[in-house]
Amino acid sequence: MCSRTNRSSRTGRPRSTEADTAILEATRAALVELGWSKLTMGDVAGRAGVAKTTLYRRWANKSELVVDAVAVLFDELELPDLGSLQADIENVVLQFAALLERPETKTALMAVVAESTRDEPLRERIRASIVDRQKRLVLEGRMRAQRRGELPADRDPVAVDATDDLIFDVIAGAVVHRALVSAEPVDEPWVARLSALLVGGLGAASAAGG
Amino acid sequence: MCSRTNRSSRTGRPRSTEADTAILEATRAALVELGWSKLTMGDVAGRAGVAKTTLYRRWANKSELVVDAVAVLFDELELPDLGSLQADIENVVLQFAALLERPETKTALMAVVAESTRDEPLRERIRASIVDRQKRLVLEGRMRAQRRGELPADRDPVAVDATDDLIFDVIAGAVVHRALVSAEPVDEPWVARLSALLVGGLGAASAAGG
DNA sequence: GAGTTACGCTACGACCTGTAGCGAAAGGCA
DNA sequence: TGCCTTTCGCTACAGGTCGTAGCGTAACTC
Repeated sequence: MCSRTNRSSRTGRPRSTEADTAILEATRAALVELGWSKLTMGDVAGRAGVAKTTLYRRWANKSELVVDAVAVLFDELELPDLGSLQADIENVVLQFAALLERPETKTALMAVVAESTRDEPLRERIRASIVDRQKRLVLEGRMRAQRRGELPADRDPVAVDATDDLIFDVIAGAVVHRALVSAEPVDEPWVARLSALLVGGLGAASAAGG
Repeated sequence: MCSRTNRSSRTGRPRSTEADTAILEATRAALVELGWSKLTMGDVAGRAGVAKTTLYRRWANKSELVVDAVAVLFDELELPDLGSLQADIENVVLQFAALLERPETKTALMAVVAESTRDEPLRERIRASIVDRQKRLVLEGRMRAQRRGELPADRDPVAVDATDDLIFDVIAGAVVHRALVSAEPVDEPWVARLSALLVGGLGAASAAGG
């Protein structure tokens, strides 16, 4: 009854960590060259120098593999304190935009999200390894702005959570939509406008007592 | 040299319009039952009661077919004058959210956009038949708000275009992200928050002379 | 009627999926 | 050292999809 999802099953030959990294690296390379739809498990196995069966021992299908391959790229996102809420927003938005410009993420992100609408485990995997990682930045940025006095201190914790969620969907959604649907550049002028809109909107809301 | 993209080639047997509608209807039904990734051309042909070759005479691949099948649903979007910018926004956002809740669009939209990152003709098809159709609503809503005096009259036309683009990406992006990535309901409370944020942000920007 | 195009049908090669079975390799444990 | 367990690479495979070609027939124009 030893579940193979246990970390490091205590007996038997251990999984090759070199194979793990080789496969994920090969997946990113295949995404760049072929894109999501033409990427195949056999191709990735060949690039990684492992057998196809080795892939299927680790990932149930292409979507889960690609999520893991792309997730690590989101570790690069950072939120240095630039002194003002607007500057912090502009900085992280530009980082996020640079990430979306990379061919690996460009072709993969929307595809796995599309897949996740009919695949609950996949949705959970995306949430845990990509979405939550971004959401923490919103939390951090909001608290920092409160410390600076740019935003009022918490009163109703439920409302605060809702605002965090809203800001997250607005920022991430707008950037993704601009980059992938409108297919126009997420450059400084646009980011400045977006940040101004957000800061202004948050200020107006708190001034109105929301 | 008669291009088959000409509308109604003057000679020969004409394309069956019944086949057209049957195929698009079958495509939507297949999207509901199977979702994007399990939808196949052969299955759609079977549902529509036509030969597979008939599909390939009209659409080069699955993506183009699905775009056409889903595009008509976006004709339902309307922008009745509800008296205020915020009310207009809330109304159209709720309509858009209802559209995204439908299983056909939910599974198809992100998938074709993902595909379009490596397929320029497909991107153009999406833009022409889906994106521009939504964008017109932003234009209409902004002009209406100007007529009401809620927003200042145009000064710099370039800045106005940029603001329209921004608003469009923010609204559409936020709703899509909320519905498909965060996978949480786009309900009245959330929409009210979003609209308030936007109206407040636009007001602050124009008050600041932007 | 002659010419042209769309239609349904069948068949097909190429490709991808996901699994099964094999012997060998690499660990833990007594 | 020997036994047990699991992973490894490899091969093979059934099942399914793609997109096209070829055929005879149907429908419409001039």
